[in-house]
Amino acid sequence: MVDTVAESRDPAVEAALDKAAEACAARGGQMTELRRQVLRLILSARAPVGAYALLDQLRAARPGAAPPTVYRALEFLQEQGLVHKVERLNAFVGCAGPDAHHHCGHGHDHPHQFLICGRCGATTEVCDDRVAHAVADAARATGFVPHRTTVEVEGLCAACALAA
Amino acid sequence: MVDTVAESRDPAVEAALDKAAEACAARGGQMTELRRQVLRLILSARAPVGAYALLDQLRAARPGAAPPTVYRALEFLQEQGLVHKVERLNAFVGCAGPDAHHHCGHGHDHPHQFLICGRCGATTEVCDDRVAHAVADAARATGFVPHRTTVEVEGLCAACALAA
DNA sequence: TCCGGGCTGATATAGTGTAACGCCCGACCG
DNA sequence: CGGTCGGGCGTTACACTATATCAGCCCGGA
Ligand SMILES: [Zn+2]
Ligand SMILES: [Zn+2]
Ligand SMILES: [Zn+2]
Ligand SMILES: [Zn+2]
Repeated sequence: MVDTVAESRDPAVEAALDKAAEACAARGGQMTELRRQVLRLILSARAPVGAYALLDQLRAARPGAAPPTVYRALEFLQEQGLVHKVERLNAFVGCAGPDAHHHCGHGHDHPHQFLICGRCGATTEVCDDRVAHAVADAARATGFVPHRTTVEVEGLCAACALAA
Repeated sequence: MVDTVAESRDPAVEAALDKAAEACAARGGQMTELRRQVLRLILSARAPVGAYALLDQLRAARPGAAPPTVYRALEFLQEQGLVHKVERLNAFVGCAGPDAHHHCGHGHDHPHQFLICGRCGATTEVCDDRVAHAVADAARATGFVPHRTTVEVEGLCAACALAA
């Protein structure tokens, strides 16, 4: 048995990584090993992950890793639309879009909203066009030219709402 | 001449402070001198202010001021709905609501959105019910129970959009 | 008087994010 | 082949944001 270290790599995650590599190569982006590792950590997590939590995990594979290591990878992944930052949590999640709502007609810089459960920490990405339009319209009504929009709702997820 | 230090207090700000003191007294809140000073600094600023910028200014009046000093005041002011935090900037602004959109029918815990100019830094608070409803509806459609909502749009303000 | 709670002072520490420099390596070109 | 140019990364150092904790003070109520 050669593989002494139980990496336990989720095949679904690996597939998503390959797909992501393709997608960003098509845009001139370069999915390096480091970026792949960081994205793997994010996709493997069940909840938004802080940059320093990623750093800790990353050091298992890269002992010399430092804050800029992970922040640079995160910056790239965000530009590629593979990862979003949850501002209220100072944490990062993989984009649920590529499989879930690319069919909405949005590209890799798609509008999105987060539903953050304050009890269990579950964070769900949704892509509601009514919300996106309402926000853009409200902004433009004042002469403002919107570029990027953050919408984050804190509350109770369906499961926790029932339990409460 | 007794007043050797030129405080240059904006009378409009002072009026707002008095009004704020009333409003939060009516809710059982206590507008102390410290909290009043912090709120004055925020209301006197033209753009969102970071906690440590507030701290620096506050030290002019309170040499012993430390981070908890300003964070505790900010927590109180946020609870009272007098101040909002702009998540994308990690900074704080006075609520534009008490004069501007209390007539919308919202209380001191009103929904609001920020329009943040990436060029000049101007940050405008708006209160659009269509946005608030769209977000709440999108959340509830998934069984989520919304509690607090953050909506922040980064882009170009009307003036900067013309200049560009 | 004694107690309790709210507010503040003060110190220490935790958590988040960037600046700046330099090296490596592969692409491109004369 | 030598040169150079840019992207990606390692490394160090630092800046900025936020919280935990304990102690003192004041004031109102039992
Ligand atoms: Zn997404
Ligand atoms: Zn939950
Ligand atoms: Zn407001
Ligand atoms: Zn502007």
